[in-house]
Amino acid sequence: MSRIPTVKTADKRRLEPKERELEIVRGAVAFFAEFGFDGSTRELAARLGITQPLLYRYFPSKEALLDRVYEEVYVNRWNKEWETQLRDRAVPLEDRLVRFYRGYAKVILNYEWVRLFMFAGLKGLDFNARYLAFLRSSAFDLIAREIRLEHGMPTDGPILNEEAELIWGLHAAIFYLGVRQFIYGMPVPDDLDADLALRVRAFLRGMPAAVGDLIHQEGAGQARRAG
Amino acid sequence: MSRIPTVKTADKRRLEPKERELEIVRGAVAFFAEFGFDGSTRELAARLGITQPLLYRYFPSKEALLDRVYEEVYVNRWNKEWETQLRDRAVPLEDRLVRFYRGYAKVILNYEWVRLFMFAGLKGLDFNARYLAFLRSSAFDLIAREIRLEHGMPTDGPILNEEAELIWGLHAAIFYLGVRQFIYGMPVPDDLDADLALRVRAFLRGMPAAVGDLIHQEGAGQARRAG
DNA sequence: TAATCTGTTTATCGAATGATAAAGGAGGTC
DNA sequence: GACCTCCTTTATCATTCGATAAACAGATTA
Repeated sequence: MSRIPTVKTADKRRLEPKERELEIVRGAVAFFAEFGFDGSTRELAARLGITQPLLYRYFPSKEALLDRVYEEVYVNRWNKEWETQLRDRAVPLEDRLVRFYRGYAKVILNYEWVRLFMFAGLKGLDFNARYLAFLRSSAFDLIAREIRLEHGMPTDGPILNEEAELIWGLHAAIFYLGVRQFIYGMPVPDDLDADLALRVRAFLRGMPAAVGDLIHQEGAGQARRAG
Repeated sequence: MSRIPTVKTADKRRLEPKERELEIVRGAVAFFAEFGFDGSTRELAARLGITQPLLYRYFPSKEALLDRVYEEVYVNRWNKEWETQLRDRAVPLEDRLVRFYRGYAKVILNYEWVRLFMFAGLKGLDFNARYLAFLRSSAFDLIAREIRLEHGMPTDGPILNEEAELIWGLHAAIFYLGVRQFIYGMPVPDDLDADLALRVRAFLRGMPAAVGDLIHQEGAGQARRAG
């Protein structure tokens, strides 16, 4: 019987605890991203080439392992420099936005990030809402103000819901690339950088114009008021 | 012990088969939309106020019930008139698009549609890809051609990937309203009609301009070519 | 080489799962 | 009112789940 390595690093057993733990976490990320939280610990262990009870030597429960999986995929992924770059008015706004979304897309548009995010939402965890509240306060408001500045509008007042919603729209369109690819199994544009540049350009052409229309019709004919 | 009705129509047992079947399907739609396909038949039965084996009197297996759930939520939901309306050039294009997306949003932006759609994708069913291929061939191409006409461009050639992608973007932004609301549990604009009008307006301001830039720079400086 | 430590496996438990068989019971028919 | 039809329940099975306890085995130390 020739040896059939179940894991890339072959069949060396008795690893250092830290090494084994890392291998489990890496495997768990890939495994739960594929099957969701209902994937069984036995099948995960089989994929790792270890026995199921060994998982419980390293994690007290399945839930503890899942917590670690989320930490691995989502914690410390936000690049603080993105905010600095978005504010750098020496660079044209369009270039700033393209650069930001290229960096951001590189972080979120992958199999594990997209699928685990959706699994978390469907399970009812508050993780998604908390993450997106952070995203909105960190990036959306900032982007809205830079766009206002670009169009000679006052930047101090609170951001309108409409402004935020259209930025949501750009974000959604980009994230949906990941949904299409990693959840629906559909093809996406092969040149992501060019695609992002196109989306940012269309956004910058349309969003300020639509918001401008909104403001000018305010008080006039069909006024809209938030409930 | 006062009677505690588990279902709206109270505790009348021994229903007509057709009536019971419909009650099961309705309950299954709500149940599996909430818990996914791994929701247990016992809990579903408990919600319906019946016993679990009774489900197997009406459906040979859990999978058969799930098939019926999908039929209930997704089949015959497409309105053929939408295509006719999109083509009606007596109406301004913006109005046509707003009208279409208002009707379409009414169909898809609900708890069951959004969540079951995502559960299906995560499970690896080809349902999502097939549905969206239909959507693209039914609506996206049509919309792209109407936009071309509006801007005095030839409508006969094949739709560019870039045109389709920006329409994907509008679609994604609208669908993402459902994701935010029914999967992430976040608030969405209270006035959906106004929100859709805003998104369509921003889209129509930005998309043709971005595509136009693309075409004019074609052959010139940074030509892009699909792999 | 014997003893010890500890990473790993084997064996197993109680609960929950989809599914089946048989008994019960409500409502109509003669 | 006895009988029959068939909708519904009770009882149960084999499997799979997360989790635990005990045995095993490789490596280090004396």
